Amino acid sequence: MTKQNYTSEDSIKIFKALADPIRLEIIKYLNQLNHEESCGEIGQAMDISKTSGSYHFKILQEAGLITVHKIAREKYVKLDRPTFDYYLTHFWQNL
Amino acid sequence: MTKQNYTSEDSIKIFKALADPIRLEIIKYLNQLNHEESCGEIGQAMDISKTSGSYHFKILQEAGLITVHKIAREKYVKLDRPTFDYYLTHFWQNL
DNA sequence: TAAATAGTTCAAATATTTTTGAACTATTTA
DNA sequence: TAAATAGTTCAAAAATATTTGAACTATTTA
Repeated sequence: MTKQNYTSEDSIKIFKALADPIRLEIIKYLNQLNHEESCGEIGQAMDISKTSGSYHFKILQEAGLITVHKIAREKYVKLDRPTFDYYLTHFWQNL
Repeated sequence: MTKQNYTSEDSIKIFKALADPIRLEIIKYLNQLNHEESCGEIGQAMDISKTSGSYHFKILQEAGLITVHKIAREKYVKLDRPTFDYYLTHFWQNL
């Protein structure tokens, strides 16, 4: 279930998460995908180090923009579409 | 006329502009206003220095989130609602 | 014309974000 | 069990963003 009633702090966390070229690339990449993909695969597609990937995925997750699903030693990641949908339709209410 | 076809760089500029507590306060303040107000008045309402105001208004304007209208020595500012409307309805296309 | 007001610009100081590489944990494969 | 793989954590370095105050321009008011 998607979170309702965001605070301004939540909003800022979301905007900060979106306000970086690597993270926006990740978002765009995940958007045109319709399955889960591992952090490693995505990191390779973005051509970033695994440390950098780890950092950026954490920020995206903490903003609620992706969901993460660990299987054994791999972490699979996909867009949290309900967050985007909710946020885009309740933008002014949530600021 | 509102800009169509944003690049990823434009998007990042917009997200960065929104990703700051003072600027988000300004946006919220302007949103519940329906007339133009001067930078000075807004700055006072936000309790920030005029230098800081000048800096933040510039970032908001360069992101296309506000429009500015100079009368004599004062600058009047209001939300650029078409930008918000367009962006919120074309979010995925514009990333 | 002098003083006051609205806002800008600049450079320095401060704060925050991002990158980097090495060392680490947990899991899988040989 | 040893080696390899996926990802995390940490602290230092580098890059960016924000704040500050002083000096500035342009306009208005006394």
